Amino acid sequence: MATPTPRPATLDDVARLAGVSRATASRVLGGYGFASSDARARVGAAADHLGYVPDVTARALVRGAGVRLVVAVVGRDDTVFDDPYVHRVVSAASRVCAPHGIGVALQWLPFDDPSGLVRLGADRSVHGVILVNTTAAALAAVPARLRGRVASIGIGSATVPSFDVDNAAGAGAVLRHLYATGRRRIAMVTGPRWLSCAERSVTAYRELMRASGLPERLVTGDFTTVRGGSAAVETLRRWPDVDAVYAASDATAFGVIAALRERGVRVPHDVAVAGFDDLPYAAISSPALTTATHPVDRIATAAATAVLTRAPVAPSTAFASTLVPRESA
Amino acid sequence: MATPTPRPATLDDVARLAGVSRATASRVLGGYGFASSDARARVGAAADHLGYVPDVTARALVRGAGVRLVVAVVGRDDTVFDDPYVHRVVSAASRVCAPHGIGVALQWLPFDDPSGLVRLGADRSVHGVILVNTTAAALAAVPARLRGRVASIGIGSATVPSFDVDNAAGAGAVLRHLYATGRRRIAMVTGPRWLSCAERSVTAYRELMRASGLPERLVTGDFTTVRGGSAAVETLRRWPDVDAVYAASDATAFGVIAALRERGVRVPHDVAVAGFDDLPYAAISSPALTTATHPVDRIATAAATAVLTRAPVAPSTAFASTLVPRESA
DNA sequence: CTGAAAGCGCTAACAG
DNA sequence: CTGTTAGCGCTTTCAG
Repeated sequence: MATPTPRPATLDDVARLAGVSRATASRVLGGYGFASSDARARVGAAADHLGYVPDVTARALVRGAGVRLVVAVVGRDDTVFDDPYVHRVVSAASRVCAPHGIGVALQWLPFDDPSGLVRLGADRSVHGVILVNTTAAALAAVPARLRGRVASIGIGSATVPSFDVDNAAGAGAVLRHLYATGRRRIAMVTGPRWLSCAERSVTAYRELMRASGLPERLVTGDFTTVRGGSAAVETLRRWPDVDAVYAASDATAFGVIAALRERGVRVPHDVAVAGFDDLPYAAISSPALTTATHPVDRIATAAATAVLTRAPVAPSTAFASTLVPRESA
Repeated sequence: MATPTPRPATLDDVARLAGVSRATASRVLGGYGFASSDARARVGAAADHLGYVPDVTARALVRGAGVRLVVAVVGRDDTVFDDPYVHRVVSAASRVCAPHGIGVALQWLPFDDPSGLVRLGADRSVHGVILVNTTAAALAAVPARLRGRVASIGIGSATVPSFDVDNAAGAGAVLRHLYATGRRRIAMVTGPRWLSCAERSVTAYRELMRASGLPERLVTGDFTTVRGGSAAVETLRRWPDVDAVYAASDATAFGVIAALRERGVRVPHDVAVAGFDDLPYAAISSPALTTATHPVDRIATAAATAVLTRAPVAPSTAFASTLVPRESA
């Protein structure tokens, strides 16, 4: 029980009450080094009694550790703040950070100017950084000071470990499903072409088309619903006989479906549509969207944990994506 | 330009380079107090040259200010972490906090145990708190230490200023639209009944029904899509002649529509469905959802700003909600 | 107008 | 195993 102290208890208060020195109290509370079980018990009791909460601020100051985990999202504009995918990353990161008393900051890293990273390196309040939708340029701009405190959700580099969904396998699973259900004129609406990790699904598409002797039908998208709509129109114009559209994101797929329907094209009867991400809405949309899972929460949790603990991690960790067949394809 | 220093510049470095004392440098950089324009210029130049970034951690320590803005969401379980509404709050808060070097932490406050708030009060790393979906019980549990550093998105109290959408007006607009388009057997799927701010739309519903001489048809929901589905089934069973359903949230409305359609009920032909929130998906769903706007970003921005600046604010600030008529009603 | 000095709360050598 | 001693980087009286 926290006694309603006028001022939160400090380590000094705890030490005094326990009858030990501040250093000893620090040791037992911090969990390192030696302490007699007697001291341990007394300090624990005192802390409990006082409702002691360590001051992360002071701890960070002396350790030079920083107190914010920055989620830096590379993008063309600040719409990254509205991206549900980014939200899930922030949410997962927040959950991991909370017990450490560390806050999360969402930051947009302009696509063509990764200098923001340098500033993050010079900011002592930054505990670590999670890069989202990284480009090779951004990776190259990671300052040395940040080494070992950065993780990437997407592509990685020699110094930045990567945590990512197995895009290629997920795309492959969806495309094979399309093929297995008889589709032979399959178009793909891609993600932004500057995004390396998005390219992997394009490569998967290309390889499957080539292996099956089918023609490539690529339209560049940007993961948004709006672009999905216009991309569908473009697809219809360029290849009127199209019988399936594979969208690189669920949001895109929703746009594709809406545009198709507006033009009297039936989904999936005339054209099958599949996405990628398995957003919550995919299950309840009409028709329910066939897609592949994207374990963002697990990925983000792993990335945040890596940054927070600074434990050595593999240069690249892949998370499986599995097909979720529903009505749209 | 930031010279690639091995270690970020400190205030000491700046002062030394500018040829003044640390205190003076602190004053000009902090913007308070007096300083000769000469000193001002020299310190500014030195800071620029060194790429100096003040250490929020140290500043917070000496000022006892805290470095995290906690978004505390009251709820039955930790699914609050997946709520898109909460995400928008976090996102907006993050945007406001970033320039101050303050991080955001998302925290679930168990519905029946608001003691987490007490802990927040004892935690020096907490700069302030934004309460989301507050209950009177949670409001009452706000510790004195937090006074002036808390804002509520939802209902407020004598010590906690409230920032909220004008629920009643929004609900009224939707319901009047339903009435104006000829609906007379209007059911409502509510939010959780323990949530005071959700009750306001119920009150609006009741009043409009009474004023129009229509019967009340209330089903308790919980804002989720899943519950929307089961609530629709329940509605159909209890009042087979229903011709409109007003859902207290868009998510609920999506569930209602899906369940209705599964049972062969046409929307809006047989039953009109309207929601509340204007989620991005509402515009592209099929049928596009009639709803009322909910300026969450503006609300959250205002709340975060109030907590951050600690400037005096009105005890209650209402944000207008407007009808967005689309296809579903 | 400016500098010297005293901490904020905590950790980390370093001697006991 | 434990206490003493220095700071981490910054703000803020208090005297010049």
